[in-house]
Amino acid sequence: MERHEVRSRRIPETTIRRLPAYLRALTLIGQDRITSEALGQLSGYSSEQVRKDLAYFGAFGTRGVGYDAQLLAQEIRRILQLDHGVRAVVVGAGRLGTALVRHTGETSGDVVIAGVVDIDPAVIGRQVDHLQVEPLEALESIIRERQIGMGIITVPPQGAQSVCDRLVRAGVRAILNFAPRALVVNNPEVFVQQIDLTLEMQALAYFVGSSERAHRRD
Amino acid sequence: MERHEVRSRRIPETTIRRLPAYLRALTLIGQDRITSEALGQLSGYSSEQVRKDLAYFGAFGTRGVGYDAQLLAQEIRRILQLDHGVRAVVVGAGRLGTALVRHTGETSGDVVIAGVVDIDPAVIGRQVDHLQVEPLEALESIIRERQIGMGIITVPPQGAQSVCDRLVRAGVRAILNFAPRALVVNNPEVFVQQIDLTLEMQALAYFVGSSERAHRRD
DNA sequence: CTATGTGAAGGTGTTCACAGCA
DNA sequence: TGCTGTGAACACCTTCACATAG
Repeated sequence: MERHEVRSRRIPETTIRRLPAYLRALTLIGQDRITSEALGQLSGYSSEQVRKDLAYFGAFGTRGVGYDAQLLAQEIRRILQLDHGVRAVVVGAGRLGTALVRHTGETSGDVVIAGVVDIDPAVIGRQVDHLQVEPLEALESIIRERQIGMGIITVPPQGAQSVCDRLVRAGVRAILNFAPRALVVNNPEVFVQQIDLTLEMQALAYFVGSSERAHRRD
Repeated sequence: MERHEVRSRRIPETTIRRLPAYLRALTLIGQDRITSEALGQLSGYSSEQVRKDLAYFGAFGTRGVGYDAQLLAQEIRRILQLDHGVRAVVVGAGRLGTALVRHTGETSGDVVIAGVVDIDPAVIGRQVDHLQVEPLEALESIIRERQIGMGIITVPPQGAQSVCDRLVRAGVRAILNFAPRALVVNNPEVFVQQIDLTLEMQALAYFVGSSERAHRRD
């Protein structure tokens, strides 16, 4: 019996990272039909890129016409699992952590922050947006009980690796790390994304001096 | 007369973005000598990658020995212009903006926040770390007088493009945009880096569901 | 006749393998 | 002998060009 591969060809990571931009463009525009050209314009990519990215997941468009905006948005949500209500826990309720909770509380984006924890007794119990800061010890039980799949690390650098280890052991599948430390994760099933403001700004400094290159968007 | 190109081969942007990670590893390690293998380990890249990246700028190492940590750090600082004291202005003193000012005040990284502006009269005048929030109208004069080369946008999405335009017209060479909007910049001399938390988290949601791929660090 | 879907071509970045030098 | 520096091989991603379908 032949195996019919639904998501056959390996999806490039770059494609995955562009999908959210398409999704935003689709929801912002107030139209029911859109071409790859227009969608590319709105999200900052070429029309071929848009078509190729979407084609990895199926033929969603109509030749000679374009894409049904509503339908395409729903498809992208499905692909990204955004219709599954992915839940995240924020570890570290400092400035960045609380700013993040409030930020995502407003702009949402279908990923829900379902918990905030901190190690500092002075911070535990404090209200942050719709959530109350819980003790770090509760991390594992929170992840288990609330079926959390994503961890967001905003603790000081020295605590980051330990938090990361606990998140991985507790079964989180994706980690967004804001601590200025490269995290080591052995489990290949866990995806780690680093966002390091200092590194980012230092890299930008290069472009301040050298007047070259166009703008990027990723 | 033959033109001797000092920085001849075009430097990949990816290389530039790894240099800050090397720099951090070099300053954290308390040694005066380091191999590409060790440096790679510490920053999360392969030894070949490290060597190739560094080789774009010259031969800083000693064969059979390794690199002089102190010297290499100084070279990277020079390449990234971090020894030139690059200055940045933060536009938008909301949650994210103030968190950012305080964050970089602590962890520094040789890029100095030299001003914070906001449009809200209720916020103007408020103290944020070592800075006082100034009115948005003063943006151009601040950039001119303090020789600012970098702009950091943390305003609500609807104001982002206008702020961006003003930054570009005022002569900023690099922009770090946290507003959830793709910015349009015509001037190819200006480098724009987007950091979009919502998009980032939506992309991560994909990896929560599909148990695949290793961790990334960029 | 228009805009999608896609093989093929092209470009860019990474890994390999080893020559070259301390 | 050990580790750097680097051309060549490779993998990955983007752009091109066009067949295809409405």
